Amino acid sequence: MKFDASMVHTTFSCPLGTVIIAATRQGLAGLWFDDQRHLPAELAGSPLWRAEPTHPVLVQTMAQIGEYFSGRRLAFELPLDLVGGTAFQRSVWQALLAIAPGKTASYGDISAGIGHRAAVRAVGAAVGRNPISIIVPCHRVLGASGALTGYAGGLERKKALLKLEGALP
Amino acid sequence: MKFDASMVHTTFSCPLGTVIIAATRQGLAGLWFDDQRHLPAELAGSPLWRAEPTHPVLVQTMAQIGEYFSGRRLAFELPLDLVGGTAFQRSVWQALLAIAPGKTASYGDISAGIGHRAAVRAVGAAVGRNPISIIVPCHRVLGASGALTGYAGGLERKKALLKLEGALP
DNA sequence: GCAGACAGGTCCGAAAACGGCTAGTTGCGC
DNA sequence: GCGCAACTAGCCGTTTTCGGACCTGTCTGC
Repeated sequence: MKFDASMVHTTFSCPLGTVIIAATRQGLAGLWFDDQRHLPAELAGSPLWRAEPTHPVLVQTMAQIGEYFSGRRLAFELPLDLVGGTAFQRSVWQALLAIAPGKTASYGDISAGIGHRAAVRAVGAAVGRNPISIIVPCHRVLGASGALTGYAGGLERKKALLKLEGALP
Repeated sequence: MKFDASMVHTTFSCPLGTVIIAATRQGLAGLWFDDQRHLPAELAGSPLWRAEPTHPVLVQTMAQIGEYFSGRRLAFELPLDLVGGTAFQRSVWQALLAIAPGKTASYGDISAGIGHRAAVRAVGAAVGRNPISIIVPCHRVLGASGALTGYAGGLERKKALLKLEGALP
């Protein structure tokens, strides 16, 4: 995703670190940890600069993330605006939304689900570019063997999220 | 430029080698290193022959060049007489005068500046024919990538001039 | 006259490199 | 035989890199 002037963003803290969220008029467009890979360059340099979070989507997002980490919420109810990326990437992100909390899927499951059975590795790359962490649950994708394999925000965070959701002991 | 009988010239030394300067009644018309490319043929063969430098422009030039190399001067204050060359070349040379000491520009910047956006290569050729080295700062033009690319007086001199002006470490 | 040669830069297509993979094979130790 | 770890070779969309082609005004050499 490319952050641009038509978006509003703000920053807040969660138990796993500092989070940056961005929204368009249509809905939530991005959620990143401030130290993760593939953070849009436009956001990387602006340390803690925050717009006043008046945009209703930003407010709702912060509230629901709070509930999520306190264990009072599993599923999110937010308008999303999955912009940017290629058609392929968007189809992957869309597929991620179908993985229920507490469940997991393998990269192969995803590639089969979108009709590109052999594009397993490309799926891996696309999952890594997911612009809305946590809410588009890229952390619920594991290797075929059950290994954690990778996470743009670091494997520790992936493990923590899965434990929180009960997918890991 | 074509050196002719209406001009006066003389020769002197500077830290980068022997320099030949020429002036018309209107002002300074040329400054070359004695071993550079495109030195006017009329001057090439005359080893160290020097007119008595009584022409005030020649005297001022020698003085200011001295101050320049000793670090006491960045900008020159001299009457210039940019004769010779085509209209295109003169417009390029004029554009060079706008590059401040310590700054640099790319060949593309120049071509865009004179309204011939596509004539980048022609600009390169024109810059190379600059008749008044150092004072018309053709050494402040670099490739788009920052590479030195070329200099009629040799890349070593170009580098030395840029260091002197603080544009290079 | 005409055909190159230049103190560059832009554009576009092809090719290679790069991953948050995986199924298959091999080589161990029991 | 069996289980497990380590290695291999394909897999495929995206990103990066690289190499030509072309552009332009002037000069040089035929």
